[in-house]
Amino acid sequence: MTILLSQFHSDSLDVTTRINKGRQRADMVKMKNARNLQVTFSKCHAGLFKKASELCTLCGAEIVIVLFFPGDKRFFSFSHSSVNTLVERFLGRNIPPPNNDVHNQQIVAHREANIRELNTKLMNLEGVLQMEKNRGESLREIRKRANGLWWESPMEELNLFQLQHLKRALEILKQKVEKEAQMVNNNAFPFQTLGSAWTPPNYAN
Amino acid sequence: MTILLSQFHSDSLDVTTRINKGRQRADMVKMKNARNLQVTFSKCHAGLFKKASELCTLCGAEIVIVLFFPGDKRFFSFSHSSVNTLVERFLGRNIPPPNNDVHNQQIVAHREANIRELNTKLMNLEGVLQMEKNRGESLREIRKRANGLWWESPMEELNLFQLQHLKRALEILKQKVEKEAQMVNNNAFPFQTLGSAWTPPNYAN
DNA sequence: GAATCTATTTTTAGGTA
DNA sequence: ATACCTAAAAATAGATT
Repeated sequence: MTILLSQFHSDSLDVTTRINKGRQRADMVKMKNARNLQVTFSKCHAGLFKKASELCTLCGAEIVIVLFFPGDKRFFSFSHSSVNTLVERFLGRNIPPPNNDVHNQQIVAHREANIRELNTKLMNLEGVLQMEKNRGESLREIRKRANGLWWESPMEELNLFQLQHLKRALEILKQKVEKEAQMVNNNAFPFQTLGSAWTPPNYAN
Repeated sequence: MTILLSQFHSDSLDVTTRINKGRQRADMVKMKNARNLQVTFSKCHAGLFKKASELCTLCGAEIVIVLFFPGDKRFFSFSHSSVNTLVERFLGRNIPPPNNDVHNQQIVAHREANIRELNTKLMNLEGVLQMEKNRGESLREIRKRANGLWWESPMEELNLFQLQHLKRALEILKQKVEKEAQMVNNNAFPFQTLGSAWTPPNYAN
């Protein structure tokens, strides 16, 4: 059964929200039980981060997500641009302060074919990386330190743990990306995906 | 066609990442074109926030998302706990500083049937609110003010704009929630959903 | 731009091992 | 708790309006 939604501002938007019941059986009132709540959280959490990852690579968006699950008091974080920053730093680049606006300004005039294709490939790679991160990302220590004011702790800090788990994967990623990136060497690279840790040396903007 | 992914740490996780091709036609190399990028972003952005919303209400998670789309330089934000805070403040409650840990501690010992059902209903309401927010959420001004250091600006600030667009919807939501909430009046309310702006007066913890 | 439609893919709840 | 399975539901790319 699908739960429909009353729409209460009919002037513009037809909002219908459904809840995914997946493979639904007999009694539909049952819903998730206590045991499944954990599982549900894990699944949804992975799904959310994956969606975020897609949004990053497909559209070049930059996303920061901080997620707290009261069930077992765990923190998770997802951050595209900070990871990006860390990656570049990890690769020994001298990155400008992240607030300068050089990034992605050309997205409006992006070239379609090969760059998009490359981006798709990079997205796959990032998918792996994201999973890698998700697995070892429990941020209890962060929480202890930040002590409640976790959302005010700088994102760099939040991602230090990610870096650990990224490092091994990056060894492989770097090579792959460098190879792929040759394809768009002549064009400035329009997306700051995770994969774009490698950037053409002299084509800044 | 589905793009499969090379898995490069076979020790534990079977990672397969796919890209949703939706209704796919003839040439599959085409991918999204420039015109569709905007559309894609809008759709994915809505999807992401919806997923986040689900995670909030189904599992009681607290989520903060900040999203920047370089294409048109717009910011979006999703924040469960801050919105919550704002809602409670909006309803005239004296809320404790958000870092105290009273929230959701009982989720481990949550009661199943009616509370879950209520939560489902509240989630639908929140779906509307989320849409409501998404529509008017362009945060250009925030960005101007925060001037690059946007992720260090407090979340309260990021959600001031949300509040504007929430306000009208809240008039209706409040009534609905108050009515629904009678059902669980005897139990402490385990989730801090957006709907839980109304809370039983004396059953704190 | 934004909404609707639809074929297809992706996600997922619950079961199971 | 983690991985797989599967039916059902949700998301979505592209086209259309």
